Amino acid sequence: MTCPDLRATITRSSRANSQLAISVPVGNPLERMSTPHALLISLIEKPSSGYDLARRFDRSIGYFWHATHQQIYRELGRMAEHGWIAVEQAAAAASVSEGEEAEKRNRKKVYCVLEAGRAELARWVLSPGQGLDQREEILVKLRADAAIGPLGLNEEMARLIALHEARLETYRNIERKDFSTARMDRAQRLQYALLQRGIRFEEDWVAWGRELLPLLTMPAA
Amino acid sequence: MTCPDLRATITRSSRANSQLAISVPVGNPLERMSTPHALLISLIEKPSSGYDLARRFDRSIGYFWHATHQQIYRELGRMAEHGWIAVEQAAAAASVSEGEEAEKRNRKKVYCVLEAGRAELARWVLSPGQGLDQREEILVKLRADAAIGPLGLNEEMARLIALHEARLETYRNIERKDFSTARMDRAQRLQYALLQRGIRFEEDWVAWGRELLPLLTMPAA
DNA sequence: ACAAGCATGTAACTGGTTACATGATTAT
DNA sequence: ATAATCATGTAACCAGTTACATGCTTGT
Repeated sequence: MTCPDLRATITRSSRANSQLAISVPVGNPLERMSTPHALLISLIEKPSSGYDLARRFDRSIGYFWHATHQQIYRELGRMAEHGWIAVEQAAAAASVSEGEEAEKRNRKKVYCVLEAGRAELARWVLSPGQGLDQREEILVKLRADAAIGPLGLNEEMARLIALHEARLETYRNIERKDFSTARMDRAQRLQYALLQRGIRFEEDWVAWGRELLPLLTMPAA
Repeated sequence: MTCPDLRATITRSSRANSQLAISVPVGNPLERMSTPHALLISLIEKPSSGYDLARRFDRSIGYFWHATHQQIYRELGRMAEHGWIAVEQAAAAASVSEGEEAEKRNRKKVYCVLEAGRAELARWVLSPGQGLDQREEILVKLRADAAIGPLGLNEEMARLIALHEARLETYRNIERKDFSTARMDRAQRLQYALLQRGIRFEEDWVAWGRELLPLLTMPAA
């Protein structure tokens, strides 16, 4: 256990409980909101401050589940309320243990996942999720282009292709750096599978976009 | 033009304007909210009531941009306020033109896109959108499984594979029914491209899921 | 007469986004 | 000194979801 010890961790869960008592009524709610759980994972991998978490998040889970720093701070607060995580005010310098000048809140807070948090994560993982949602704006735009004549979507499409190409490059770099080794344990193989999902998706997207592009150029005036 | 004529269409846009006057400040806002535009497309294809629209939506644009009926009613109201669409109270029977009993609001309202609506749609189509967002819950769950040991995700994964297979079947049926013809105009070719995007995505998803499945079964107790 | 489905909505809440604010630390 | 960036938040708003409500029409 790398966590700090946990005196005074079970704080106010009163509000959360009273909410639950009201809002559970109908059967099988099919829960949404994965954001806190995504954060739990990141925090299990490495206990961090909100700021730190936000930065790491962008370059790992953030690739398939984005969250802004405000969302992160809000969720950290809630999770602490639920007793899923514990906070530790990290002293900037390890000294000055009982001086009065330490009174000024030295700001950095390090969050760490508690047993209850792990349990919640494990519970959520096995709960049935939605699948097939997949909101893609460009698809709506293409449909609009089909409905009200050629509007010149080629530029926007080219822009998106470039974005997806860049993303693909990022993924391939991660692959080269982290997954070239022959022997991998289960966790590594799973993470590699996630990466491969991303790679294949982007490859496919780019190929599809390139095929489509000629259809989108406006007839010369 | 299949639309009814449009006396009294430019109604209250005052609230919308005053909001805009406040909320535009910083440069290049990168707009979200495609839902109203998706609805515009559906309404251009066929003027309908809210209820009708909700049903059609589920089986066309809804495949890549979902919206509930409450969302639809709300957006219809807003779009009418903006003068993008016109409402026509459809009389159930075409008779009883000036009887007093027609006073009870015969409920069905048919919405129809106005010029301003088409213009807005065209404007939106060319505005730069986000691209790469792609929130998939199962990917977060897999990452959690990598972090806190084998939790038995195989069942959930199998469920999702089945969902994606069903969706793929749906797409293939549409392909067989609507896109078997040799000669296609531009609109048809575009819509076919959208469908192909869906097909390829689902094919790839299912193949990936099947590959992954063995990694997810828990070691026998 | 009653049920199923048509048709339109209101209210309350949750989650995500944007803008704004503030103070501390580190590098030039 | 001053700028960058670390670090944490508040406030307001917008979009999406869920639950509830109501009245009409059509079929059995």
